[in-house]
Amino acid sequence: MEYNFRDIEKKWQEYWRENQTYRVEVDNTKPKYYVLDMFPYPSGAGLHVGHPLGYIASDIFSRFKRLNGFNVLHPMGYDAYGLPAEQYAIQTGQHPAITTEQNIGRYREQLDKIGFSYDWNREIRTCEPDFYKWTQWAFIKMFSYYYNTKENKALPIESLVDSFSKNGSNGITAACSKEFEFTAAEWNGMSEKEQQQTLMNYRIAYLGDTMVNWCPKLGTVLANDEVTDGVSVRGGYPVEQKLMRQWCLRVSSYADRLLKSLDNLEWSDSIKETQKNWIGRSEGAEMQFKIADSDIEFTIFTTRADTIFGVTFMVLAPESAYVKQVVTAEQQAEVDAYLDSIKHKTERDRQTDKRVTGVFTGSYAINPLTNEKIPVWISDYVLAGYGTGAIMAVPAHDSRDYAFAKHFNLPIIPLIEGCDVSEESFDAKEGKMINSAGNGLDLNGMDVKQAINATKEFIKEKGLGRVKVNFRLRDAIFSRQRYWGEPFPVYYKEGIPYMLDESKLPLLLPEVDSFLPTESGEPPLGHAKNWETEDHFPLELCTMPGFAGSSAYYIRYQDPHNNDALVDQSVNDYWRNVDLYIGGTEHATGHLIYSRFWNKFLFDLGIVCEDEPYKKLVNQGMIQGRSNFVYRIKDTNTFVSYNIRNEYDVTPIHVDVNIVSNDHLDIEAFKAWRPEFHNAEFILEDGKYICGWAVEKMSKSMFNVVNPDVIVEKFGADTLRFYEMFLGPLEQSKPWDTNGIDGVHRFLRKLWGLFYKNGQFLPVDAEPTKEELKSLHKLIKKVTWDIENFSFNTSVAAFMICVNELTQIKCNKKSIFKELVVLLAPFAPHIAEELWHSLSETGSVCDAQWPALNEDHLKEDSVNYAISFNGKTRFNLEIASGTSKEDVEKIALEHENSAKWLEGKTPKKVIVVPNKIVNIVI
RNA sequence: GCCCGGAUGGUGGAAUGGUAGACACACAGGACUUAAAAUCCUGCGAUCAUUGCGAUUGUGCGGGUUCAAGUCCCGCUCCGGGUACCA
Repeated sequence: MEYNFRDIEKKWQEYWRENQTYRVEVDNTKPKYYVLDMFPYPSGAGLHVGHPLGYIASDIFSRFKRLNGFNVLHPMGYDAYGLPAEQYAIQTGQHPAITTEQNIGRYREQLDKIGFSYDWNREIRTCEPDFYKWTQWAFIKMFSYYYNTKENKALPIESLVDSFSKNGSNGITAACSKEFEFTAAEWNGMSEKEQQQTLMNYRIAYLGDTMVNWCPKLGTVLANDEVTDGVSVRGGYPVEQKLMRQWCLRVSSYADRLLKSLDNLEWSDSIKETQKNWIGRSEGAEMQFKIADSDIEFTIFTTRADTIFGVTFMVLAPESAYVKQVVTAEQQAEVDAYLDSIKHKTERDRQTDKRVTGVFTGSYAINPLTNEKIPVWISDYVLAGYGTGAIMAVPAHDSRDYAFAKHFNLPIIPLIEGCDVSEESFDAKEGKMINSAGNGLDLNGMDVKQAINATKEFIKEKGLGRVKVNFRLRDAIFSRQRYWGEPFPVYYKEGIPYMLDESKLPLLLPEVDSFLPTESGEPPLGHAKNWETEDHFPLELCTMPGFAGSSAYYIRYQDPHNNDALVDQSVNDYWRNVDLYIGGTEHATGHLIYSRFWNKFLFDLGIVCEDEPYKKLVNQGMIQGRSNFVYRIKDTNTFVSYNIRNEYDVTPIHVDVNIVSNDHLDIEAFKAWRPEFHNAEFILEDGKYICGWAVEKMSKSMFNVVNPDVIVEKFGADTLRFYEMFLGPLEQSKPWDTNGIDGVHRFLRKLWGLFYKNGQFLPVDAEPTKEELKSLHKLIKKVTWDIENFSFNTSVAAFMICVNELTQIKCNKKSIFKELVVLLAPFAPHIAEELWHSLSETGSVCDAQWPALNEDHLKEDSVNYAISFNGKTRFNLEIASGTSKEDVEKIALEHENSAKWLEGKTPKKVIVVPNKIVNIVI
């Protein structure tokens, strides 16, 4: 009986399906373990061989945990809303729901072939009403809550209203967009509209005027992480800045908590670091500066309060609200011209253009510590969105201020002893202060850190400013002018937004006859008929962004069919949060921040019992493509083989890797590949055409895409699973090279050969030998350690070694094989099931127990010591195991070979490393 | 610019500070076969030696710590990823 993987895999996949082998339910008698993959967006291209890498790793881990007695939740679903399906709809008119459905079908087919242990009863799709009902529900909650900065949690907006009606804005501690001051009487005197507008300032989901990344080509707003280098991630279209009224989520109110609880997570340092930088906490001070000869005062933020004596000018962001106030009549024209030039620059230009630009406002501010008049400038190197949009410039100690000062010939005052600012600024926070005394503050002689604190104390005391912590993290813009997304559960009454009643959810996505914006420039939902409430109030026309549906999906998997709640509380008490989350690093600043925010919000509401969604995160590396090239001699249709290409003037051309095997070109297939190669001629070496190769991104245009179905068809799913792990460390990027797969496939056939030979079933019931047990327990030890440490690639090697050993010693003991098969089951479940069945004839290997390690079996009779002289190994020595260090030393020194290396000298020192090495220092 | 990774044979990659190159691929030689495929065996960092044993050198570069460094420390070079006027 041959290893017929096709039949075996088909048989067991059917068996698992029919027996619902991987179905899980809450089971309080067993410990839970939740393993989650980042769910895919089902693109039209289907899966390539790189996509399942993480899924295979998580599947191995899930199966391992299951065999260790855990009740494992391992679900899968689809992030089904998104731009590509909508773009496709615009081009072809096909409804995105249809495209999405088709793509999901294709994904499922591909996934099924690989033998994953998902509980498909729990499948979710973000575009299904049953699912997005809860996305809309969460949005309503966010609208109905504000963030209390004192209690550090979200609280119902009613408690804020209550406080306003009793005490006005006095004493409230709420995260907000803008500080307002009003009395109770003023509040109670406000109209409904005014009150709603005021409350909007505090809601966690709020409508706000914000500068957004507007992509005219896509007709929508994009989040910062959906834009790179000034173009959209999807499609690569230019993006510009525009002020728009948009739904936003007050993610910034959670900045501190998002930062602090990072410490409790088992995430890689690099991704934690990325999130830390993204959140960007900086401690500093806000200070007020007066404009000379006027009542105008403005606030700046600085982390270097100590440099106040070196402030030689001030700078406002072009968009700053202060600009209007401070520009003098004489300067108005020049300022307008400057602002105009900025407006015509795209965000991209502003980012790439490092030239110094700016304009003088005509006004002067007073430095409160020197009483000097310093000019106020406008420049686009100051950002409106960070701090207060205004800075005090200290050219001596800030490189940007320095460049500005040099360009406009502004004075530079060094404040640190011995620093040289003739060529560049001195930005380091170290050294002794000089030139820093006046108006009651004397920093001279202090080091920088002391000076910062002293200045903060001083400005606090004198009422010049206050200590302030700033975050880089901005609120998330939550509106998209698109069709294929969750509709907002929002209607407008006299221009004021109100939430639908929860009982009206889900608010279904309406049908439209065009997926383009309306003629009046409204989003596609503007085409929908009867898009209004029963009382004929218009509904919101925007939809939610891609990250809406993926922010709380992990919770829904726990209780996917619950119609009354996002998740039942007792169910959530059991499954809690994700123990292991596997996915790519590209979500570090998007999904993984939003999801943490969303979860913390639900935690504040008592909906979920854990403050963090994903306990342990593993980031799988990218699988790159390995492209092949042929070399065409210029202006001919003749192709020259790789090693002799330099004798000609050639152009390398990508060739489909599927017609190249082991870098040998299949010439006939090449001729048939494309019409223009039909009459191609070849200059061969040794009768073969050898292709060149390079590692590149796996993509259609490089012709290096390898499809998992093709591999499964040719070698089987178990081989694919093993080989993906064998390629290299999970977290590392590595190229896919189909060539190496033979080795893994051969191993599985060899394993099969332990059980079947010439139609004979070999295993027998008999006591295993010591040698057999040793080989097995070496494997148990290695594989257990490897899986727990995500070092799957080295386990594959361990399996190969073990099978080789067992083959060599002609092992045929059922007891050994049974345990071997269980160890194998997480990696290669199909062949493991088949072999398990041949050994026991009952049940599934999934119900087996992970074998326990018996260290006794690993004990050696003797140990091979490497005997070194001055660190150099000279010979090896077998010494009985258990020999004491002293005796090992004695035996080593007395050995006949030692005399030769000692050359009659007495050793100075002897180091014995147990079971390993004896080093003799002469 | 800043932050984080990485650099080991022809290739992918192994190595709790302890015999570097596990395990595979590729390649070369051999066995079986009419032949091919499949399978099995042998060799495979470099240099020198070779009748066998071997010797020297070797983990991007330069230093250091140590009896012992791919691994730890200091200083570079190159490559990959992230991020960027964040005051």
